[in-house]
Amino acid sequence: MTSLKTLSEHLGLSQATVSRALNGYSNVNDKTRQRVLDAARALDYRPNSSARRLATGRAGAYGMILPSAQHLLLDPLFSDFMAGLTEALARRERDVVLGASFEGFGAATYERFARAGKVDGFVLAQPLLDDPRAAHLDRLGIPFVVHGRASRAPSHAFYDIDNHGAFRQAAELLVALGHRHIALLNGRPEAVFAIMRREGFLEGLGGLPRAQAPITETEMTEAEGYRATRAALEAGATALLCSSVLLALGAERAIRDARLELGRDVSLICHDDDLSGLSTASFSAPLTVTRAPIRAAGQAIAGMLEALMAGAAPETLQEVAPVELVLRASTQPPRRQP
Amino acid sequence: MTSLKTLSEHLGLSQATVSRALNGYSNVNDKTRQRVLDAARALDYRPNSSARRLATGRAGAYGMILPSAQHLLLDPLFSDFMAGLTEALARRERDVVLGASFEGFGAATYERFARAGKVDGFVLAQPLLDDPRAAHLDRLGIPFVVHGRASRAPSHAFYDIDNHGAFRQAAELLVALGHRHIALLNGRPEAVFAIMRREGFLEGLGGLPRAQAPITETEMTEAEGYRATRAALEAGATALLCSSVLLALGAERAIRDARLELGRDVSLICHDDDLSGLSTASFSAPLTVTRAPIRAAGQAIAGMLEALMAGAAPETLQEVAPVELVLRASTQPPRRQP
DNA sequence: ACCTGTTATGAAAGCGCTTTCAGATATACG
DNA sequence: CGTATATCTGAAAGCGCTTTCATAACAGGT
Repeated sequence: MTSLKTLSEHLGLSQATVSRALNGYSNVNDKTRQRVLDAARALDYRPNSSARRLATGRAGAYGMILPSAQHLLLDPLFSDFMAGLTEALARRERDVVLGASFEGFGAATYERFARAGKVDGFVLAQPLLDDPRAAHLDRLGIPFVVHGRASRAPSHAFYDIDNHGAFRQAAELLVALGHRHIALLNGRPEAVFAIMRREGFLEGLGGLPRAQAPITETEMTEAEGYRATRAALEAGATALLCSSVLLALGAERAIRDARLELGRDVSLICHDDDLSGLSTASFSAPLTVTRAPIRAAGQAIAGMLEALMAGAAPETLQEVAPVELVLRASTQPPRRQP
Repeated sequence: MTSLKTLSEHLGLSQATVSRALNGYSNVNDKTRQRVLDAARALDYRPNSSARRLATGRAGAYGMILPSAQHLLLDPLFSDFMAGLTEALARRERDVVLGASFEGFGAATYERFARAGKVDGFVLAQPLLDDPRAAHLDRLGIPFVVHGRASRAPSHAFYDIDNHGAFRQAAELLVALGHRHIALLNGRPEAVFAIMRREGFLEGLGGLPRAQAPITETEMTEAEGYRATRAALEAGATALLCSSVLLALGAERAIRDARLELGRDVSLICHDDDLSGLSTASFSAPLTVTRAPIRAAGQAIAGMLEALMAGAAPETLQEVAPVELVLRASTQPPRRQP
């Protein structure tokens, strides 16, 4: 293992100069720098990151804490989001470290990680309304950015998609097509995204009586999608709005079981995170979707973390990405009742 | 931030004694230790992990590198596996750090991480046959354990499930039921697990002509499952063996499209990793499965990593977990052709 | 020739811990 | 009572870097 000491002795320079040369400080002679760079490559020198962290006081890493409450993890989005984030941070030479919390929601875990200097900040995923973790981190002055948002008028940095607008538009479309009985298959009601979508949905419905707009808010699994759709169809729904592809998959199965045809008999709009394993192309009718690729989130959040570390104010780091409504064959005017 | 220095001054002890007391060394007076422990709690002392790492020369963390080749990530297993691993390591006060590789397969990335002292070892996921990453890590003497295995007779530490046995048994069951035209819907042929399953499948088939045992090896998505099943049914298959629930989902759709009934008309066995979002309960007939919960892998691998660090020989850390064949309604004798 | 300002380098302190080594105190033994 | 032994504690070195401060070298202006 070549250390800075070895390298500097090899070059006949002081450690200070070598360090400066390597870290791109300006006050180093160009020739010297080149010599240093060459030698570093030749000896395959890798600065020890613990030493550097200790000296700089920065971890050069961001944390993400997985809640132990299992149901919060049931998230097919997780791996795609993680991949996007990790890659974006890797480009900036930052690591992401994963932790697991045992004590309930794990606000304490966040504190432990930060205080131990393992990370410089966090990304908070799957926020609840007025999420205690966000409040806690805020109080401690630990930088973080939320994927989604932790309250209605957040003061923290966040990247979210326009869930409200997307579901409002989707509902409006269904209403415009003539549907008068529309079910929403949503995620768990604690999740902020679910709240936003529900509100957008209701707004898009206009004056439609609530009885004709049944809402279920559950885990977003195939099984729940099936169950909710069955109930909705029995109650007379002609259109469905699904918060995830998994729900839509279950919905399609229920539609089939009812001997109905997707699109012709029942309209369906689904939110599509553009996940790698679940394409909305794999339905019997091409699906109308509200679409927002989740990998984009990683990019954006990586940038915000870095900005935060550079001293940017959290309030200035807030992005609500638009959601595209993609019209396809799964949305059609309702059929006359036979 | 209370540091060791602060704490020791506060106690009127030397840093050495405080450090020893905190780290459970024997040669510290019980009373002293208690005093130290109490004070540490009171001042909410958190040892700086960079400093500790620098002093001990150990990172106290393990790495996992996400390949940039996107299709390798398309893995719904990823998040469940990750959750299991992270939790198991967290219990041992170890972190997991995620990296992303850009240069192809990323053997270089592993080296960078290890040499920079960011991690003490790795877990290698989704191994290919004779995986170059494993060879590289071996050559460098960097500890690692493979989730799956990287060759037929590995000398490295690994935790795998008995893919060969599982698919042999499943094929045998179908044959025993009387099926004579059985399709295998497998994962990509580079993956070791797919190879093992294919071989097990063929072995279980006994003398069945290969023409009656069509095999497709693709991404394990719903869409591919649909496509392969359609083709298989047209060719006359009466039974299917699927490497993942996602494939089975597609298979079921194709079966429906063909106006056939799962179980009665077409038998189906599926490998079930017990993923959080996709339950095999959500099929029109309860699915016969080969079952091996993926979360167990995290536990086992965490233990192996620690054993490796403690000096255990990799060859002694190899586990092939049994796979349970769960009989349910989706497997029945073939129907007479109408 | 002298001072000023720039540029390039080195010495050394320090980041917060662990660990070796030695010293102090207490206990046991002959 | 002296010496050997066990038990506990402290001083200090060191892990591998960064960064401050001082110094040296050199250019330019007067």
